[in-house]
Amino acid sequence: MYVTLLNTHDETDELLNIIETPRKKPSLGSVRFLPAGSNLFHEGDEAQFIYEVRSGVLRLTRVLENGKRQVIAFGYPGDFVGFPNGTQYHTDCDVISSTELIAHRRSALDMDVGDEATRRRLLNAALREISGMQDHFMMLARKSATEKVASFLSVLSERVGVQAGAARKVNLSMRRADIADFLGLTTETVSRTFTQLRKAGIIAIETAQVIVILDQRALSDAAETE
Amino acid sequence: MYVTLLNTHDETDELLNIIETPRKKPSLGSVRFLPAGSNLFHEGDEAQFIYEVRSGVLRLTRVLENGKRQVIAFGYPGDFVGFPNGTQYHTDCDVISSTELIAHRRSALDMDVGDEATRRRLLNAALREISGMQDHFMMLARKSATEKVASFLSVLSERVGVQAGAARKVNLSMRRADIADFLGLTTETVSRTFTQLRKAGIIAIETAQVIVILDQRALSDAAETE
DNA sequence: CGAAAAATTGAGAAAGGTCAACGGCTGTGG
DNA sequence: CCACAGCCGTTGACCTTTCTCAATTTTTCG
Repeated sequence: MYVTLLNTHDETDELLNIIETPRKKPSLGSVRFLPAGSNLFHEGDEAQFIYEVRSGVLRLTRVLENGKRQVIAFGYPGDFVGFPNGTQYHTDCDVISSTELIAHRRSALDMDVGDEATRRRLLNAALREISGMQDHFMMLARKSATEKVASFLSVLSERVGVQAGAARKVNLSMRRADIADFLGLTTETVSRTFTQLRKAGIIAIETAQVIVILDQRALSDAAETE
Repeated sequence: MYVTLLNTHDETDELLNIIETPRKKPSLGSVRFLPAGSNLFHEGDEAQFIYEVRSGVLRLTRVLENGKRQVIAFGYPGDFVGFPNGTQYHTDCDVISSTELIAHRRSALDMDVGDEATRRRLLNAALREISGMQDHFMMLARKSATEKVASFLSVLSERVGVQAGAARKVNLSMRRADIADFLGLTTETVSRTFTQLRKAGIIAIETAQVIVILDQRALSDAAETE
């Protein structure tokens, strides 16, 4: 399994969640709703909150001086976004599809104020993020275009795909350009690779955003060195 | 400034260090010495310690099923290595040049035991690592071979270079293959790029490991989009 | 000193990028 | 309700960069 998009929440989280909720002050930050296309924060903004995604999709990006853009990660339900560097955010964060978020105060992470369970959850999410980013390194540096796209679809299928008979349906939400900037490719190459996987009978393209994975096995084979 | 090799320690660290040392139990983990070529830990090992590099150079690597290797980071003095995912390390860590380390118990990070200052230092190091890895993404995905190598030398020059008249001397310690696996290139391309920078009069190659940076300005120009 | 490993260099091949054209879907305004 | 503008995605032709394979030189180390 490759391409950690962000932190896949694990059982520990669930457990802590259950334990946490019935306790005194839940100290769960406030809930927020944001529409597609809106911005959650910009690089350099004072990092007041760390957000936990409940629904929708977020996109974390950084921009190089020369204008080239890198999508650092996508934030899906269960992910945390907005870990600060010092007191500032170090990416932009935009809403790809309308989202429900829980805003945790940054201080919940680096102070002993607030409840211990939340602090642990945030810390573990940060550590998982480090691990996930390392997987992403392998992808960016050592995989071919086909392997990258297949890995991407494979992970997305597992995380947000819904079963549709023998196949699995995935709503990508984001555009080709976002996928390209995430995988370190061009939109043209992403598009060509989708076509190639379609012609191989591995996927079907229902709409540009909705991909049907016909042969999961073949897809994950293509994700590894082929 | 690009290519964070790992966490560049900032003033806050220094401050905390000073504050911390004279306090009751310093709770500084034990000091360890390891020779070049030795192994500190393997991927999957139980993560008992987080190490703080005092001297020498470490190399963090992961291996893909197909045998391809990715160097995740190099650990130079001031860096922290060994942040766990759950209870395990998620990379191999080898000693490139003999090193002095401080071993902090993992519990110093995720428990409230131990002193607060150490916990904060470790947490901040973890957050800086996330930020630094994001820079590395840009490098792997969006830079040409020349830009990668120039960025790499530029950062190394700042962090571990020593002034030598108008020039700056950098001891790389690691081999071309390590640099290649860090930058997502082949050893041949790294070698060719060194030659190209040498012929341009930007660097001199004293030995394969010792690089003299003759024109820092030209080097950092080459590191950005040229 | 000699063997083995590492680094360099060259020639050819392949992958992906660039530039350009085209098709299709969407939303808006007449 | 239709027409059209504009964005997005797809496809093609060509080009650049980097990889691959191979040969050679240099360094390291026993």
